[in-house]
Amino acid sequence: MVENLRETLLGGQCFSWTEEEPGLFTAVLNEKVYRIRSLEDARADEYLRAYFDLDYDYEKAMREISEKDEILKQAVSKIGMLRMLKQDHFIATISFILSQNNNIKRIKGLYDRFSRTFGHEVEPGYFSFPTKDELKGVCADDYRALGCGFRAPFLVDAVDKADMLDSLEKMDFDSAMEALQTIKGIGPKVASCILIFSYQKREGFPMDVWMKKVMAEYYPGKDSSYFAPYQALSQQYLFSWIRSMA
DNA sequence: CACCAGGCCGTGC
DNA sequence: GCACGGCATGGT
Repeated sequence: MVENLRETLLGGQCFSWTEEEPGLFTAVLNEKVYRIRSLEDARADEYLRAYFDLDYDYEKAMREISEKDEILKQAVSKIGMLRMLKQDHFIATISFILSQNNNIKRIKGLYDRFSRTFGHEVEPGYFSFPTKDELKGVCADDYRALGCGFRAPFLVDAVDKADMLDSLEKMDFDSAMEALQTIKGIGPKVASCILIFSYQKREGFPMDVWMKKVMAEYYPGKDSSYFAPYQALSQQYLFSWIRSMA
């Protein structure tokens, strides 16, 4: 099946990548500038191998998701191979707090301003997203000045509590959901995005405004358990699919 | 002018 | 427990 790197990188599960020219994706991660055109460029790099979840059997998952029903079959066939990225915990947490009641383009803009304003330059013109230490001492008004709006105090709280993030790795899904939601501005949707796209907890099923439409129209009366054991990947297919029709 | 975007918080019942 | 209004910002 055709790898859909563009949808994986630009489709809303992360906000780090820019398509600098057609087919060339660039991001600052792991203290370097990565420039890739395909996953072949990622295989040699240890960080990217984990980041792109290369050890997971996506062919098998896609096959089984397609067999679930006709809608999913259509979605998988149209979208191609989607991966679930394993992002840095802190970056994902801040990113998805920024995502609430927001759109992907504007989230990306905020992410870039975070990097330029609070992060550090790893190559001329290329800035890393700030670490939690770089955001210690940043106040709500500083975040508002970037355009974060009502999310500003949530970001302060997240930085305060960021030390707990690594400990979620070994928690089960429900405990990790609960722990994340002690941070202001993190509810069930944002928490499940963080757990999927940074912790690879594949039972997450984020319900944003797009998914509410999908569920109401195509899966009335059903919930995430219908998609087990591929809740997260099925959700991502339905999300990309419904957005591709808009 | 309205309404929307990978929602959540605070309040009221 | 659930329903509802409010919320910063920028785009359509």
